[in-house]
Amino acid sequence: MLQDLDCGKCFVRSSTCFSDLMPDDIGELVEKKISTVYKKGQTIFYEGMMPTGIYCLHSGKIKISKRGNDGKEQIVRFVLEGGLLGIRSLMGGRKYSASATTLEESVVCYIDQKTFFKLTTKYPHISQCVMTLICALLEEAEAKMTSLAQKPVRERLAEGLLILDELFNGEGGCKADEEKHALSLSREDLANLVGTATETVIRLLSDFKDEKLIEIEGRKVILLDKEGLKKASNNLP
Amino acid sequence: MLQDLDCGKCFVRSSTCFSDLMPDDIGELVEKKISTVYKKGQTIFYEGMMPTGIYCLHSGKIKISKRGNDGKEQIVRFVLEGGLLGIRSLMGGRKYSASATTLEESVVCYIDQKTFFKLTTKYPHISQCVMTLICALLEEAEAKMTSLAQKPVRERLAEGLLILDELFNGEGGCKADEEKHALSLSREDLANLVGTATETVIRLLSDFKDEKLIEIEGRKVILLDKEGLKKASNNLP
DNA sequence: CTCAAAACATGACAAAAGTCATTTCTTAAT
DNA sequence: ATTAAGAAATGACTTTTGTCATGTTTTGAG
Repeated sequence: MLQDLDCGKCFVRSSTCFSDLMPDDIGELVEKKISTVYKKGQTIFYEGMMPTGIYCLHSGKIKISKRGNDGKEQIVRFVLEGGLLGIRSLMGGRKYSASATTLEESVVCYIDQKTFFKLTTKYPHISQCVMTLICALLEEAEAKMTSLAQKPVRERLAEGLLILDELFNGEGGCKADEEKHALSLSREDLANLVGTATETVIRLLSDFKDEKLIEIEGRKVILLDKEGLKKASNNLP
Repeated sequence: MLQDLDCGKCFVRSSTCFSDLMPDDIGELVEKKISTVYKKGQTIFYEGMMPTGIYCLHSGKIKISKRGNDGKEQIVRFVLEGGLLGIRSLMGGRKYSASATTLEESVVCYIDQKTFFKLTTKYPHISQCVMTLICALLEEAEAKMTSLAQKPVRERLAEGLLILDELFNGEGGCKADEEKHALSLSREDLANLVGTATETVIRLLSDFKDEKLIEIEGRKVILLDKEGLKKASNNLP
């Protein structure tokens, strides 16, 4: 648990739904929020639990995943720095329908629901912002449904690689150039994202390598030819 | 276009987000809303258009569908009596990402965004209600993603039949007993819902018939053994 | 009632993807 | 640096699903 995170100076906060709060409310947030460091692979909440507040990702990367009826994991989406966790369940008044697990060491701030709802009542723009977020998630989910239903695995994998790259190396989380463009999800996670077997991912990745679309360095994947991948993903423009 | 629908007496309204309005506001709604009858198969809005308001389904059934990159249709969800259409796009301030098409003759009331937002501003419970609706849609979408990614077609089809039955014959739209339990989606729509080829649906339906899980009467499908279908769908409890 | 269009059905085959077994490579802990 | 555990890679094989071709039934327009 961290004591010293000051929301007033938190530059992550300023890019979230919690921008534009009055000093007093920031003060309350500092006092009420509970910040925790999670190591890689730790789970913040589990599918089936009842939410008691929301989590705001201060740093790190998180995967949101469900278990299918046979216990197989399905990655539903990722959350990056500044993202909210568990907001859908809290706003819908329902149990978590997915779990949240860190992909690397992450700092997460917990805000209890009372504090959160006090803020949404006082600042309508927070509700508005959350609504926009959730609408975007729904749009993405429907697009992903369509991909899963219609595209062959090869296309979905190409698409997945591009999305991951955009997400992890795009605007937001720019790292040093060496680390850039190297995806460090395991083949298994990749399979659980794209909806296929691990072996199939491995085979397709080596196809992509043969076609000079990617490079494989140990267990990292480096995108060489994004245009080519886009073609392989069958996403036209 | 219909002139004579009185929202004050509309018992569909009372089961939607628009319950508990003051008489004046209902008056404005009556005046502003535009009610239209759509015949079976007509499209209310198309993917890619910008929303200018929302639609409320007074009667009938509607499918919401997207087109994948190869132009193939994917049914994303259904809307029944009392449901709202286009709310996700309007609230998210984005183009429609799917089209809405009637499955049978339907009466739809259009409410322009100005009128709608006036109401949401005045009645916070409407925003709250819409938020809950969208959260539920997201939860369902994520569950469907998982199904599509992990289940074989047979299981998805069994699941789809049960969901359709619940939706069309459950609580909401109870018809006369003869019509009950007869689904009247085309095999093609069924395929586009479940994410497979039409021929595969046809083959699996005749398997289900052989196993006495369903009965096929012309192009209608009648569920005989819902427990058996549940088993076939691999949804345990 | 007739007939053509659309929907449904079936077979044969090909392609895609999954499974299982085994080997090789990485990584992290000692 | 060593080594054991976990990932990744590969091959052989089976199952699932899609595609194409063709025939049959249903339905609604005239």
